[in-house]
Amino acid sequence: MMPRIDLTTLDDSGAAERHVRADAAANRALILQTAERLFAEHGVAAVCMATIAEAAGVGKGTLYRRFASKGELCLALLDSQMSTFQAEALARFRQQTRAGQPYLRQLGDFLEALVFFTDKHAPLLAEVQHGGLLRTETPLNLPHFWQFMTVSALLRSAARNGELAPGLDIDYIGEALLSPLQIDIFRFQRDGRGYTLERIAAGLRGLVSLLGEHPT
Amino acid sequence: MMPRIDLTTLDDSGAAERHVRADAAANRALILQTAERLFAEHGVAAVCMATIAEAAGVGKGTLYRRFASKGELCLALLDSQMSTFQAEALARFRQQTRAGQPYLRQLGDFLEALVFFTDKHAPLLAEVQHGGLLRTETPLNLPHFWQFMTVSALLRSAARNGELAPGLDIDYIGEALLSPLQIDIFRFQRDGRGYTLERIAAGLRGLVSLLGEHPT
DNA sequence: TTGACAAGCGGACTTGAGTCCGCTAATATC
DNA sequence: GATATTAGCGGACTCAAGTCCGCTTGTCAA
Repeated sequence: MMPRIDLTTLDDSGAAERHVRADAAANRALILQTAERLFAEHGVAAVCMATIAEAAGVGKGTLYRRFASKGELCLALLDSQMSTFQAEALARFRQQTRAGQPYLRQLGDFLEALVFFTDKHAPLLAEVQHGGLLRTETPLNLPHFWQFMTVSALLRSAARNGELAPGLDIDYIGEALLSPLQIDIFRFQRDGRGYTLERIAAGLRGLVSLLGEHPT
Repeated sequence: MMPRIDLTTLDDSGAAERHVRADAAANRALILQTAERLFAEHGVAAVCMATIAEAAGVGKGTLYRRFASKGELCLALLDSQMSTFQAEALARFRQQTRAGQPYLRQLGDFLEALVFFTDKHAPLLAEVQHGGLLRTETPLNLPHFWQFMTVSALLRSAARNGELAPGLDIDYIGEALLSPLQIDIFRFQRDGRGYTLERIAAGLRGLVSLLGEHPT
């Protein structure tokens, strides 16, 4: 029911992984380490690509050969955390389904978890998303992609299970529920409006619960 | 009930409008005309500030003195259209309220109109929003500001009128309903997903109508 | 081992946003 | 009408993202 999305596989753009030259792999790891350190020291936004290259002792061209943009570099740094998050979410789904939890409840929980994930990784996510939600060919929208797949799968399960009000555009609703988690909007709500994470999560849960309420 | 938001006044940052030097005003108009022409010819994204300055026959410094960023320039170009849109929306609200239309219906209509407005002015809105939803001090988030004021006023009216399900976080819902109209998300839905404007509008209407449905 | 060649590499270069600061000139006062 | 004051002006400059291209080197096949 829930498609397992292997981020790593998708990231390597599918099939033919030829010979990865040792120096290339070493540079990749070196760059990631260096970037992580610099980001931790000065903040993601304040560190420019040239600085990373210099600190890693490689040329700018090399840096850009490994990572086509700052967004891709940040995505690579997020990769393992995303996989973990995804695995935990899937495990929770299985357990909750076994326990007979409604799918809408699972969706609410997932969105809440996503709120905290988004908050925790906001700076990296900002770079990833500014690189482009559009540009569907780059891996940059992978986070949104799997979030959407998850949400819409849950919605479809809920519909199949008779939990949903009739006549809803499930795909649209999936996108709409995720919209407030787009980083610019999320940050605006968090920093500009001062909403707490709890309030944001509760708001999303509220919307989800409306999906289950049938017309009187 | 509906706060009238005067964009122009807000734009001029309030009170003391000293002497506007004639050359400054002339340059402002000249720049706006020039930008409008270049944008029409080559597209907003493809025209850079230096080109606008050169085409207008002014220095880059002058351009930036009139408009602190490309976003502000684009906002200025949108100004009259936004005022018109706003005035029409208010007129429609008055008429609909007189005709006894529920406020939630008015909200649906407003969001639908906003979908078409967003589509029509997507390129300019993109520049405005990339300039910053955050940075609450700049006028750049004026569009979002008045959209939010309008939506939340309608929601409050609906609540006062007993049209709303109980226990909703009205402010949060206002933001959430507007989120899918943030330009990056809107474009992704329109261009990436291929949703028609009608589908987007219908999706938003669907969400709005859920707000009115009470638990069984 | 060697040699061909694709992959990898580095850094100069381009592009565009936005800043700075010394010169100029519109306005208000005398 | 002269002059001081202060906004306005222009374009050189900075900063960061991302591109280009000629040199280098790891890898495979002979």
